[in-house]
Amino acid sequence: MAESGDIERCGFLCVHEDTVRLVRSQMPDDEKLYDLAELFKVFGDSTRIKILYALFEAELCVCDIAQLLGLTQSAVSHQLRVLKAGRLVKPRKEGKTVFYSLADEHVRSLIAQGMEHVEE
Amino acid sequence: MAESGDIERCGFLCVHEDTVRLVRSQMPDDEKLYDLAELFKVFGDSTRIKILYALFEAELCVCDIAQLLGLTQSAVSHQLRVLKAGRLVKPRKEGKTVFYSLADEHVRSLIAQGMEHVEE
DNA sequence: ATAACATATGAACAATCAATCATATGTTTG
DNA sequence: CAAACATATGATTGATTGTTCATATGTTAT
Repeated sequence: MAESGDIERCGFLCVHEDTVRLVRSQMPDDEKLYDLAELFKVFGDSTRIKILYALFEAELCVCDIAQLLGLTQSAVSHQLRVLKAGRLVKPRKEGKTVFYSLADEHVRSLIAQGMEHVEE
Repeated sequence: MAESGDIERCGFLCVHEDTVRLVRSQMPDDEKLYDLAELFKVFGDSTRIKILYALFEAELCVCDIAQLLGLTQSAVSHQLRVLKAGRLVKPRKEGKTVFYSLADEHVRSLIAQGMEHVEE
């Protein structure tokens, strides 16, 4: 079985060509889709979601977040770096401490909308 | 160095206690936050985002998606499984073929909102 | 300048995950 | 029933990633 013969298996015989062509013409650039996936990837981690949710209520420094969530200062700092790179949080330096807050309203509404889906 | 002595390092001396207490009282359950992160994790992959975006325009069968995106039938099927588990797509069986479509409007608006953030 | 503190960064390791290959399930047609 | 087809699933593997530990950078106070 599965031997001799020019068996060209599953060459997509069932494809609905018109629909595929239509959809293909409407798809955004690959680059944009990649960026979009990267954005959601940043939200896709419990620790980062917790950090973002914490910043819903107030501006917090790294130590605050670490204590609040029971994490290492290092772990928090690493994740804040990811969040900052994704433009989801922004830092405000005051002496030796750095306060973080949500970057804009997109973040808040994206999370809120996600929560709706989860809660239903 | 870093030896002898009861050096209790970085015990969060800088914590802003009141703020931390306030924020803690407003945080959702851990379980909810975990689910939320899981939801975003599903969006956080190029292939899955592409599948979802394709379904923006039309209901598609597995083969359609595979050809459209240049992927294996198997790869698509595996990802559809993940999307289905996250209740982001729903199947409709018609003979041997299975058509997939977006599960609800939440999905559409979440992606649209994410795209806004990416495009700015 | 030195000490103490707050944050950031680099390397390493364990865990997670998406694609592949092989194969199984289920449906239609001859 | 057997063959062809559409989809689903299980195991494996290479790559990605979050945490930890150690250390570096930068700031304030003595």
